[in-house]
Amino acid sequence: MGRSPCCEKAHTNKGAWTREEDERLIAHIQAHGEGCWRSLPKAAGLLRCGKSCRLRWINYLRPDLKRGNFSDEEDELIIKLHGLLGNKWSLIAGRLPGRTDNEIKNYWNTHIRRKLLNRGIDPLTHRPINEPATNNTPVSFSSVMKAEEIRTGFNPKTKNPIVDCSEPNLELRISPPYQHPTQPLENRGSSRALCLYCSLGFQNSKGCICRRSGGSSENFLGLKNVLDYRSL
DNA sequence: AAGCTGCACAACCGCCTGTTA
DNA sequence: CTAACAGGCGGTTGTGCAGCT
Repeated sequence: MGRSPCCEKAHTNKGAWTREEDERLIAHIQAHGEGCWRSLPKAAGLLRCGKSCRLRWINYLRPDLKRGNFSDEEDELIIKLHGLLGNKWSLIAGRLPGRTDNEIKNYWNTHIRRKLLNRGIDPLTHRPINEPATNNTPVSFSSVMKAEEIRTGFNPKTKNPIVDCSEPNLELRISPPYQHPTQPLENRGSSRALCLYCSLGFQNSKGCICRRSGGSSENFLGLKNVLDYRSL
């Protein structure tokens, strides 16, 4: 049994949005809020597919969007997040306020890919292009896990459980948060950990919350919900 | 000036997932 | 439990524009 189409395609406009369509969509969302995209076009008087309205709003019309060039810090953050997450553009976008997954995906494909290639780095693996093929595997946290950690599911030194949030095509494993080497040993087993910015090497970033809140591993990379889900 | 090429980005398509009846 | 549905996501395509020949 096939799925029904998301909307009646025979009577919908396609292609670039007009100013009038934008204004209708904005006015409707301002009046009624987001949600129920399927019925929105009819309610707003638009001859558009609900999906198209959602995309237009999220990627272009939303008032909190930060338009304009990406900063160098944003560039580096995208590169580091891509190294960790792969093509999970929505997760990456979640770490860049005001940027959309579509915008980041386009920016990656047009700018950053070339930037990495110019640096001699493979944009897929984040490894040097001339590195031997045998080592040409995606970056994965599992690569730094010791055999005993993998076998027992616990870090033999800290006795902390190894939290595994890998997904079929993500190859991402999260081990207990990195502890500052200077931190007293007796404190290392606590929940205090580096924030995302420090984890990615932006210790001096204004976004760093380590010093403000003491940090927490609870929402590392914004994956708290994923971890909670996996632990069920 | 005309044609060609490459770039940037908006938009579409098809699939997947979570929710609901 | 299952099917239908709505929303979300990533890959891909289409289009406008600038630069070059």
